[in-house]
Amino acid sequence: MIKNLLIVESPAKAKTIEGYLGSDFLVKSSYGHIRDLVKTDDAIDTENKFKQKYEVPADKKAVVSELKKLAKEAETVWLASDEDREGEAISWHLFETLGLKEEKTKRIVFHEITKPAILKAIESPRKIDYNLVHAQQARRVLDRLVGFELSPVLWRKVKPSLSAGRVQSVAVRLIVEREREINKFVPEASFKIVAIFSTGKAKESFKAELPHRFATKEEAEYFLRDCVEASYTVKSLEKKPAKRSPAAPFTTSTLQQEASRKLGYSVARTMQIAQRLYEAGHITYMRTDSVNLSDTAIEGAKAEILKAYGEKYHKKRQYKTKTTGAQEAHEAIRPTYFANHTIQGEPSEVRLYELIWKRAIASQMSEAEFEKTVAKISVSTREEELSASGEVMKFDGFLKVYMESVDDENDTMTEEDSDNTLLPPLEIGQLLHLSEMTATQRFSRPPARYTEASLVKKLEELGIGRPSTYAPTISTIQNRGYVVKEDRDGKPRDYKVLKLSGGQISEVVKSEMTGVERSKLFPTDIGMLVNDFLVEHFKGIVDYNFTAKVEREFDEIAQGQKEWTDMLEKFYRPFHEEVQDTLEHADRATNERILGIDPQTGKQVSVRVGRFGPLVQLGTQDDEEKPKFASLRKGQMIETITFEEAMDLFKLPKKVGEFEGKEMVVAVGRFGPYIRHNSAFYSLPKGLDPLDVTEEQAIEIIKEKRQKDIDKVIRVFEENEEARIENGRWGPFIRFGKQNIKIPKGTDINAITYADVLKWVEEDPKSSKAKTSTKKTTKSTKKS
DNA sequence: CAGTGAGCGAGCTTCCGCTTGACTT
Repeated sequence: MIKNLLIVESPAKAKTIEGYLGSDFLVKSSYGHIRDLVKTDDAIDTENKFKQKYEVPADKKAVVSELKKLAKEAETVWLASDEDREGEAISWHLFETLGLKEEKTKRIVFHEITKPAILKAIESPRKIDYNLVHAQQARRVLDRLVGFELSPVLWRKVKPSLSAGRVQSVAVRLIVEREREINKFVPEASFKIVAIFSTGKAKESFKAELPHRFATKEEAEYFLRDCVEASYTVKSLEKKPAKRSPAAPFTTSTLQQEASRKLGYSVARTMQIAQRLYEAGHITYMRTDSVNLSDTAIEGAKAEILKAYGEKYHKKRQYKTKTTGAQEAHEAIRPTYFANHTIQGEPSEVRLYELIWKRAIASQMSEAEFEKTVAKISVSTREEELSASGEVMKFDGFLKVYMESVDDENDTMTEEDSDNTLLPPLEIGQLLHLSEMTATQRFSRPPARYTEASLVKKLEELGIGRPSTYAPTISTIQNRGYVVKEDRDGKPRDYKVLKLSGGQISEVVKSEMTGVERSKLFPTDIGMLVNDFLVEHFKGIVDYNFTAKVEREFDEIAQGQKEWTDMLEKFYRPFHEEVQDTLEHADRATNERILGIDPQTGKQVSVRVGRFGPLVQLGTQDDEEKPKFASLRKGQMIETITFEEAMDLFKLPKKVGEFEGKEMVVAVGRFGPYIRHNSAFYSLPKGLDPLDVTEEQAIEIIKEKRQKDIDKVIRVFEENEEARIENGRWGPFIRFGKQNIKIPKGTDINAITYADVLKWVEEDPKSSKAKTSTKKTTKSTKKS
């Protein structure tokens, strides 16, 4: 017989709390929500006050039956899920599903997992807040209605298996619109003037810049000409102190951003590592929108700062969450024990922990102090003044442990930062000697493409999505094929540099790379197509302010100022009508573009999205002859492909010549361009255009591949030619016919016998499952 | 691994948020 059963959401939390409470308490976890709407279309009765039909999903059955049994035995059940909308709903679902009685059920909340906080919470229990529950139901029902009514419209009008939703569709829209901004961006060139001066003393040289740029090369050149005979004087000197403050401790979103910038982790990876740190007790909960630190944390950080750095490095700070719609059920992400500067674990865990530790510690440290010096330098022959600035750190403060990064909005710039450098001692009126002056052509840059993390940041700013859904949302839009995360090679671009040196002006043309991208999010043709369709027919749903608008209403429901079913009625009636109307009247969406007429055949050339993706088509269905089709290449898009590029696609597959009496054909497949020869495939090296491949090059590629295949074979077994040891990407492995088998760790490669191979083949898990898995794949290919 | 692109139309797909494993690559 248990006296008290206390239920929280997370098992790690349960374990901690159990230690704080006496033996009268049994602490268990619900593992999040225990019920959800049924998956079928009858989940919500829209004609009857949006009555919901819930079920316990299969993977939650065990938890629920255990909790049910324990609840029956307990004298009192304490529902201690989080204090936000979702947490209140979890308590309500537990109450309903476990069949709890009101008189023996108590609802409590706490904001930090400490003994006093929990004891205090137990002293002041309350009842389930039904206003908050209703707000959650409104949220849940709205999301289901939007998702499950919009998605089928896409199946009918675009392609099966697609999806749309309040959060994901806006995420895609952001990426599509950013791509279009980039596409239409025209870089503007200007000339930037940089001068290097010396004071006359050895080694005392520094850099100065003209604050504005010249629009044309001629203007820049005039300026340099005027400077040939000019003298330069320090006109003014200004020194002013500057301060920099530390950033707030991490939330889910800022952790994802910093881990992406500093460690290069994807948002999913960051969350997986953080989860392990949390479960090991190293950090507080990792899904939070709060920057708040508990009193114990603030004390803990203080103690550590005093011990490690001394009193002048400490400054107590309380942070306020500014994010709209933040629910603040948890603390900021911080180390559980500030005394642990690092931990034992995998390298990725250590690195993420140290990042979290530094950020949290820095947030309780003093400002860094600088002295900034700005010198204005007059040019005797011109009105304009050059400006030189230097910065000296007077006190490092929080920078001793942590420096926040900013998103790299860069494109081509490799300029050194003129700040953070020292100026030599200067005096007003001092004459300077010009060593060199350059006018460098620079180009304005288009808006930056989103990374996973910068997209999360943007979504958070718009109040769209929650800490627990950022990573899954990013995955969803990639899995649906709306967005791809890719690297792109840049293109070289020339720029001019004029240089004044030794009284002479010279001009050189240099080259830089532009448009290089690493791990950026690009929309696909399908992503653009679906977005355009949704924007055209469901403007209200994909509006950037839609979530903010309904969130305000959810808040009103939570405050008891609004009836939740009224809110849903007002939303759903017109929405459902739009859905019906679109199903009935909208055309099938293909984003077709007519590119022109092929002068040779007189047939129409068009691009559109087809059953297997984007394609270019020569001719129409009305023509006598069947139209010709070709798939677009990677990196080509319906929106931007030109007539010439489209026509090139029809030139493949193409014969390139003969080798060993068999013909060689170059073509482009799912995995890029290849050569087919004697029914074998040879991939083309990166950067080689399939249209340019010559017979000699093709033969060379085939020979190279054959040699590589020979080189990678370490051993062929005498007993069976099909059994061999080969060198693979991850070291040696056994190839047995078409099957690849791992070599057990620590095996001496030279000592492997054919009997060993047969034994491992037998043990290989794929051997037994081979039949079922091949069945599955053939089935799925038929489907698609 | 590397073709495809008409229509017939069974039966399937799909949302967001709260939590962890149990799986395979």
